[in-house]
Amino acid sequence: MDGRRSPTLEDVAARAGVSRATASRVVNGDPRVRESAREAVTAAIAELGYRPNRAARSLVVREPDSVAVLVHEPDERIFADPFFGGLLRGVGQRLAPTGLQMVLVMGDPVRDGARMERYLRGGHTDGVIVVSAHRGDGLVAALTETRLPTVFVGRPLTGADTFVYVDVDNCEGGRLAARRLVERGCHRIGTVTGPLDMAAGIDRHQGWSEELAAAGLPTDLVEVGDFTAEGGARAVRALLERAPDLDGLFVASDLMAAAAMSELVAAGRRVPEDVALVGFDASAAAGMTRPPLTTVTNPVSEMAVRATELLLRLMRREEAASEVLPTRLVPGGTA
Amino acid sequence: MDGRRSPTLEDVAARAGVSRATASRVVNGDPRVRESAREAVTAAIAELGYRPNRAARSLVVREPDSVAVLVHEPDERIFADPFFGGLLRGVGQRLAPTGLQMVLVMGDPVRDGARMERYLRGGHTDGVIVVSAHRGDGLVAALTETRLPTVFVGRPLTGADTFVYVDVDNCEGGRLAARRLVERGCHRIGTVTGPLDMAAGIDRHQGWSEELAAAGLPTDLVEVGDFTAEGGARAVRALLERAPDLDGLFVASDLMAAAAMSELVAAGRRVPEDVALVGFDASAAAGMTRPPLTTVTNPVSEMAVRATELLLRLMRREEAASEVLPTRLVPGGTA
DNA sequence: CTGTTAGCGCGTTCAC
DNA sequence: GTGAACGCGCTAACAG
Repeated sequence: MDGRRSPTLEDVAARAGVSRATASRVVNGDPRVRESAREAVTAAIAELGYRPNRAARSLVVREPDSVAVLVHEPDERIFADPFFGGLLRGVGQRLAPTGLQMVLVMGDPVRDGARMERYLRGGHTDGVIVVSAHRGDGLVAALTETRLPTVFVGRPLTGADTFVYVDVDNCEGGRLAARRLVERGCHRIGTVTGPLDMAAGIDRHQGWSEELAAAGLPTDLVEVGDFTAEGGARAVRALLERAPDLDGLFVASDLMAAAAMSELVAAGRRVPEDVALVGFDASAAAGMTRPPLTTVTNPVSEMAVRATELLLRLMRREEAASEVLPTRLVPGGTA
Repeated sequence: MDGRRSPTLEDVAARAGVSRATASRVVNGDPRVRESAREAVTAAIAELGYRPNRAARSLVVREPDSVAVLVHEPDERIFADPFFGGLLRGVGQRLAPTGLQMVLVMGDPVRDGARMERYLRGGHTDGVIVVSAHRGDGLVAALTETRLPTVFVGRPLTGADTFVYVDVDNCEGGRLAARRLVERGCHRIGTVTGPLDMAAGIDRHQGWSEELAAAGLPTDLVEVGDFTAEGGARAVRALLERAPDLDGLFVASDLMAAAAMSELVAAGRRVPEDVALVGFDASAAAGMTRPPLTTVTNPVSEMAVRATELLLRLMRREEAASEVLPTRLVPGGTA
């Protein structure tokens, strides 16, 4: 015991005058140990400042101990969106009672792809939850090779049939938004989409498109956004330029929708009198505008909980099927 | 090698017809190994799907491998705030080149305190970054006992002299906000504070208070908020009831300030004509209101980067001193 | 109840 | 260049 080295169970046992096995029992709460011995060991632990070595332990007990949450972060501003907060909350909540650790692996797939892949292949983790994967993401292929239990939050564009995922019914959400605008009597309806290399972007647009087509309305007023406020504002400006008579607008996220609303007002349009507006996410941002946004629910935390549940099943080698959660319209003051 | 069990280095060696030592050298990129042997081992690794066992490895090499980010989550809605996103981004960014893992430990200190403490004492981690600790937090004491390298983001109320921390100059921020309102000619100035069991809440209020006192104005118009939109709205209602002649308001976070603005408008006040408003954080929420909020910067990601830097120093047993980052006023349309 | 013993998977001398 | 042997800290049988 040379002072530098952090104390081991052996040191504790020696100090308490018992064997290493007994000390181990005390540490692990095994009841079959005499009270006096327990006290001696407890005291020794305190005096020595002993901390069990997790590596040594897991080497022998061989239990899964961590789940990686893989977040692709192509845009610095993505964190302005409360999406990730809700997601992490959901995962953390479901993981808490299991004792599994949540390891956050973030990075730009291009810049940090190598590091992230190395991590995944390194066997540091027992399961993976992938968030907001984009099309053509090399990491997805790497993930397949590792054969690690994996669940996606948000339908992956490549391999939706081979991977398990949890998603909200984005298509239906787009339809609900469009229907609201149609029923309100709008006939020049535009949309600001999310990125079109993500299912959330594609599906919300598709639902909107289907519903308008069904109502016999044109579906050409489309601008691509990127789920950031700046992107939303830019898209709205483009839309107004293309169609000054715009009277209805579906924006694929509340963050963009709030920015869009500011932009509309700045352009002299009243919301909802001149332009009716529907967002997506039912996030805090929806309540912060005046009037509050009409929006579509996106149960992020719930998705995260479900995804984690499915992952735990996969880790136990049980069956797990993808899930699509329902969504609904939340009436606000903008449509 | 019974198929169930995941393959070990031993298996790889056997399959490649070499000793375990040689296999190990290949895995770790040791140059002194014949090309033919290297190829055989590489092939065996691929065929067997071998993944090194991290526990066994770290048992031998004894290098730090993870940093815990401890987030107290007393309120479910706390994640609506982009604060945590920015924070995690900063930590992740600084940690990326080091290869250290970021382990997210979240929970309500009351409900999950035992689990969180067990985790910290469990020696699973090599350093800790504590976020938004509240006063009387039992975890802080537990942390002291573990003697784990620890850095706080946000000055801890207990033990600011014993712990290393990084914070923004909240006091100065409060002063800047108050000064803006005073210079604008407001004379009935109120504030909605953050929680008063956190330094951010206390210090921003104190700065506001000092500046008003210096200007000879009363400092009694104070309502305590909780950094949530609902809390902000509630506080403003209370303030308006107490002082219908309110003409200036400092709200200690943009999220609350945006809600406050809605509430002011709903109460028939024009912002800034009737009531001038200053927020805090310079977050995305500030740009979403109309007009955009005048606010005070809160360099969250930068704080996180600095905190991680200091933690890395502590982990190398180097000196590290607390840092307080400057802040400044961002003019908007509300004050 | 307690101590003894045998590995867990891997990196690392130290011989060859 | 390569292999045999040791030990990292701990838990789990098995004796006592």
